[in-house]
Amino acid sequence: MDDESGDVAAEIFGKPDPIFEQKSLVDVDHVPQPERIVGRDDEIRALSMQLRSAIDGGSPENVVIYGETGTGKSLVAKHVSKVAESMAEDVRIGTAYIDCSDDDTETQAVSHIARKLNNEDQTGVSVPEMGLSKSVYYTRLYSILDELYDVALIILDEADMQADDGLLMSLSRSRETGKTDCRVGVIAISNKVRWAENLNDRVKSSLQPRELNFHSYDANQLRSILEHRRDAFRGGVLEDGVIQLSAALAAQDHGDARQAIDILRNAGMLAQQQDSETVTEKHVRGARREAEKDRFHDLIGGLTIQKKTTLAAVTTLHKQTGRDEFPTGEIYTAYTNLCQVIGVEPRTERRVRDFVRNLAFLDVLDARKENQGRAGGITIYAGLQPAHDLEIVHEIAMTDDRFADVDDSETTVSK
DNA sequence: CGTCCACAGGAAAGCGCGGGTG
DNA sequence: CACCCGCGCTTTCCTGTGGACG
Repeated sequence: MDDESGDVAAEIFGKPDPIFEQKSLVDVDHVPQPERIVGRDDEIRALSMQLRSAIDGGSPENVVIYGETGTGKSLVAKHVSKVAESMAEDVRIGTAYIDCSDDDTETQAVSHIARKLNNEDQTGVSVPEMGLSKSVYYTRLYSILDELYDVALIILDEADMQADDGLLMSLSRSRETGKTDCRVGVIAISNKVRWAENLNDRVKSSLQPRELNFHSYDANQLRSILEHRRDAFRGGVLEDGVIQLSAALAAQDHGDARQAIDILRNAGMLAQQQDSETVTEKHVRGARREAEKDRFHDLIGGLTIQKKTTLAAVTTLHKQTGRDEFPTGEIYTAYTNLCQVIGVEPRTERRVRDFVRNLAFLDVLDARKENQGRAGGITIYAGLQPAHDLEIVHEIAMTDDRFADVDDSETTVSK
């Protein structure tokens, strides 16, 4: 049997991929060629206008871009800044892209930006990943800017994930406070419309951002986005209507291009697994669920075990009681029970309240405050956002080795 | 209509980490 | 090398909140 399986493996590796011709075209992180950016001409034009003066050595405007996920915000920002960088002739333009959901504290973000812009051979400045104080990172960043660049474009993706506004404050005021001669332009990207409005007034006055709203893609635009990636597949493999259906399903949900591409890719992989020669509409429908899983995996897969356990507590309560929201007290008992089962030291109730708020901020949970009056006090009721599939979220929340042995029907979670 | 309950969430202090510095 | 420092996470403590109860 052993040698047989060796043959099977060799057989699969040796055969050309029957479905995909150039799979990277439908990879999540694939950055399309400029001519393949579809339906965002207005947005590209608008952003370019704001950054126009940069290539003459003037000050670029600060920009806040907001719009739903998968509407091409990061894509357009990266594209335009890259073009600006290459078009500038007498001006040294540096661009740094950071994802604030990875670097969610000010220090991490500054350190990352400094490292992106640095060239140690030229500056002689070293930027360690951690261990320095915030102010030292800023000092080093400013000397790098002075040394190497006339203009710096700093793209802060998921800018709302930054814990506070310190980073925006410092960057936007760096020139007026004389920290650097480099002209710093900030492009802050957020998928929360409220975030831009809630930016505190101090930040707003020094940032004075131009606001750019990216609207969702409609089904036609999604369709042409997918058409542009048809080459990922071998000729004739996609049945008629597959692209149209993928686009339609994604448009129904959020008008999210990433989701549309995910659906198409997963449909291909599904067809592959089933040894099918073509990708059918049936594969597409099956892929939608997988795409949804991927989305949640990105969203919550990287959370700490504590936050995952909190979420798992909520989903387990959902499954066992059938109700759709729960007071924090109930969530906390469920959480501590779950902690016990998986052998994790439970945090205090105060801390778990923070976890719940955090999950609500990520749009995974809905949270609602209610005053129960004399005997009840104020309580937060939290439940899964109705748009989300309970089974999927539950499954992803429990993706950690420590949950491996947990059988949710047997784990008593409520009193 | 004032009281009062019980939880929300801000403030501050403690702790461990992983670097830098002399 | 020993020592120090700031950060991020957590706990502890405590004030604020607002509708039901009497």
